[in-house]
Amino acid sequence: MSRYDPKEVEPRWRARWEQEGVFRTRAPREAGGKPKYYVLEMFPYPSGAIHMGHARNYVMGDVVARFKRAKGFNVLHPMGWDAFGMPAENAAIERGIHPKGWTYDNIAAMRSQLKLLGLSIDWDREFATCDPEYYGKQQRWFLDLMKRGLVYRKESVVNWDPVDNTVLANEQVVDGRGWRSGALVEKRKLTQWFLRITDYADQLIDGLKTLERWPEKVRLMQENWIGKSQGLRLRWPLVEPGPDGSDEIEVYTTRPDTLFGASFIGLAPDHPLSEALARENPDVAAFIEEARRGGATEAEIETGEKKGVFTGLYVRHPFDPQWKLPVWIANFILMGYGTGAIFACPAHDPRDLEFARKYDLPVLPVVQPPNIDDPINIEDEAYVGPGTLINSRFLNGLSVETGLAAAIRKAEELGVGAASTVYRLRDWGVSRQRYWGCPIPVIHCPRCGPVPVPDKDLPIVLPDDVSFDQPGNPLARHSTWKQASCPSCGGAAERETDTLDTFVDSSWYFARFTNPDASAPIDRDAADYWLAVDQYIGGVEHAVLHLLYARFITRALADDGMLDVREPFAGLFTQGMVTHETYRTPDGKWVEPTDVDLKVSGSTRAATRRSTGETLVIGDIEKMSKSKKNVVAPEEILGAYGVDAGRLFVLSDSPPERDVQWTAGGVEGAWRFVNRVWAEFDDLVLGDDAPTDSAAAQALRRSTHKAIKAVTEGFESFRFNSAIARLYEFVNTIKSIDRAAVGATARREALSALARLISPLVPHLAEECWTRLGDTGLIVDAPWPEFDPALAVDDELVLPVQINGKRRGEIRVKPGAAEDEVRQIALSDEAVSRHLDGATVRKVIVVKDRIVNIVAG
RNA sequence: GCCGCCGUAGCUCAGUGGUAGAGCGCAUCCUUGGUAAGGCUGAGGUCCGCAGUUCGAUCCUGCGCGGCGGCACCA
Repeated sequence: MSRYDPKEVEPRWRARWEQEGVFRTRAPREAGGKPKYYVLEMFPYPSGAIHMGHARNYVMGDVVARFKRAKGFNVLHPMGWDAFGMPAENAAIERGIHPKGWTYDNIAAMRSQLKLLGLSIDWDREFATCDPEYYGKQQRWFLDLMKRGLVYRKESVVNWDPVDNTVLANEQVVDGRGWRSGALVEKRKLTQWFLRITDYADQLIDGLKTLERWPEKVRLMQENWIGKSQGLRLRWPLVEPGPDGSDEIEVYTTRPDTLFGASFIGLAPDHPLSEALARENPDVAAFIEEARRGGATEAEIETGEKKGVFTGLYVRHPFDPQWKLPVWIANFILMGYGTGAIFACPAHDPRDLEFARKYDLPVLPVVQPPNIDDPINIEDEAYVGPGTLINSRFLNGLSVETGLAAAIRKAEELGVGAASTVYRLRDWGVSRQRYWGCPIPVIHCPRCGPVPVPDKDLPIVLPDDVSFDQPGNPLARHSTWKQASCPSCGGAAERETDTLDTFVDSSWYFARFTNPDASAPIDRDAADYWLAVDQYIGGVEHAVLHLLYARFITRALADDGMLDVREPFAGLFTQGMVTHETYRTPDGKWVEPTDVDLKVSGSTRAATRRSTGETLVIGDIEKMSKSKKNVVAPEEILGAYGVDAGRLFVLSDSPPERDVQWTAGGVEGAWRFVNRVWAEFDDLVLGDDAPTDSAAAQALRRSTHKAIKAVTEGFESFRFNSAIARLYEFVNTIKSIDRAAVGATARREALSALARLISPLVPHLAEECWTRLGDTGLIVDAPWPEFDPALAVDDELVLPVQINGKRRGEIRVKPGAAEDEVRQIALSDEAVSRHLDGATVRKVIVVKDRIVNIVAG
């Protein structure tokens, strides 16, 4: 007997796997006809340390990879680093470390941490997005997309931090101030690079239908994000021309059926006509200025009151030139959606109603709700439901839907408008005024304009000699880097100093993994073989941006002939977070779990602080975060219980898509399981054989094959926790058998199956067990145990017998017993007849192999 | 406000139109030569509530209640 010592066992097997190169990916021709399987977890940002959330993510992927491998697939399971981005520059600013050194040091640290997890990754394919080899290839296809018109420059309004001299993303603006500098953020117009993702909007929606192995929730989120709506663009002639000379206002509406309920026209404060009016009307100028300040963030617009100002202008109704309506500027109208102008129908739109009541504008109902006899009366709630159109001239009597189509047809006949589709999705702004990113490979020539860098000059590599001692983009103030000659005319010119959004980097890495050494950005043969990714695994926080951008880039590259697939991820799984209870001192300071003693008595729990003896307040269960100090570092667990126990625990207590709560007790339970399994294999003596058709042997074989079935199904369907529950049961069965009666053959079958069933979860332990069974070779190369349905069948079943739906007894029958026979046995059962007590049996329902119900009375 | 998910043992969660389950925790006992432990046995349930469908509902349907997430002046 020896205690199981993960500190000795686990490194030994990892060394063996590495030495034999078992996780090296097999090229198609080496695969020997095996079907391919590509497992990928979202690659990490190299922050410097692996946390439990990473660990759970990568362990899930590893279970899938190892399981599929055992099932006979040729598996690709690579790893890399999403290595560009702001934290590296912040480290440079705060600590004077170069982003490059900081990033590669972090990668080295995290790589060795990941390797401790025993993952079946092909490390030969590793790359970081900040490798010039990688981003140089990215520049190549970026220029290809540019040639195809999918890349363009446009002036757009951005959040500008005047202290840091940089553009901020919306989420970096907190209460109208820059998250780092605290300076009031300005709206500034900048010329930026954009990718034409809106060209693919319809495809991206339609493609969602084909993604059957994606969570419904993610598909819905993407559909909402793209936000397709069908409506009408409609031109309203101005009675007097605007100050900019415009003679009409174009609005967008999805409710042309309510056109005869129109009350006024509304313009966004930043609509060109609004701005023109502001130049000559101080009231309008003041209002626009106020709206701009009050609406620095979209969050503020939400809570803000509806406000507006009358412009003095009037328009004519497109369906009735006699009908004049006032033009207002209103703070709730967005320039970025539709045409930046609306027609308001207060009776049937809550926003318009609030505005109309405030400024005493007409409210004319035009939809009569169904099943109501009294004429509709609008008080303080707009009616947005279905109904029949009224007060609407040629639309009267039509339903909302048919009226909608009729109004569009009429507008088109009159030549005043056209059916139009509008998306919430905007083109993807990819410019970042940052150093640590992929340089945009363009040269600005004063004579020729923006000119793509010729292929032979790629990659445009980031200069190393940059300084972070002043705010702004170090590339822009570098003494020599940006000087270039124009590829077109040869004259003096300047390089683009913006770099690409890091979401571009992560939009194609899965394709590069199929051959990371290819001279082209993507090796077409390798990509055709491996893509799409069969199983992609990552956090739901990427449900929209990353996953949508990757889908778009895949399609764009496919249209460029670089790829065959149009959807990169055939299967997607979004896993939950790792959480932990929080602890605070009475005066509210967070305390780390390692400094907490928990005492349980009955149903109450008390926490004390180990270092001081203070009584602590047990707080909520929250995502592990440094700020709440409820973090458990993977190394702590690995040191105490080994990798396998940790792997087992993060998958055992909760369905993988949900959060899992990290508890000391839970890990100890997993550790105990490891030991219970090991005890069965350690000093394994199988003893004398007994006939495999003995009752005891049959019973064990039945358990074995039921376990094979249940665990296999658990892994196939991502129910790792329930697979683990079945394994716990199976181990309990194995430990409770009478070894002499069962005999060596059946027991060996059970243990051999057990070792292989646990191998995706606890691979080190499984290898060690495999050795004790005396099997040759590694368990990672062993085939998955085969399920034999004949052996899983019970030889006798216990059927409950209900009388009027209440369980009153049970009978024993052979599986598949005939209905008549079962009825006889049930009716003659002593407990049943006692409960029937002479009542008339009206009906007997026999559900084969499940239950008998007697209706009596 | 709109959309989605969830509600089962003290905790974390499986599960099924037909006998309510697992792990942890808790209690009792055994072992003290697997001991930074191991084992036996056990208690514990309004399957969130109400109504409906059904021979039978934790499961299906509807209406509530509670929690979580996403989107949100998107015309």
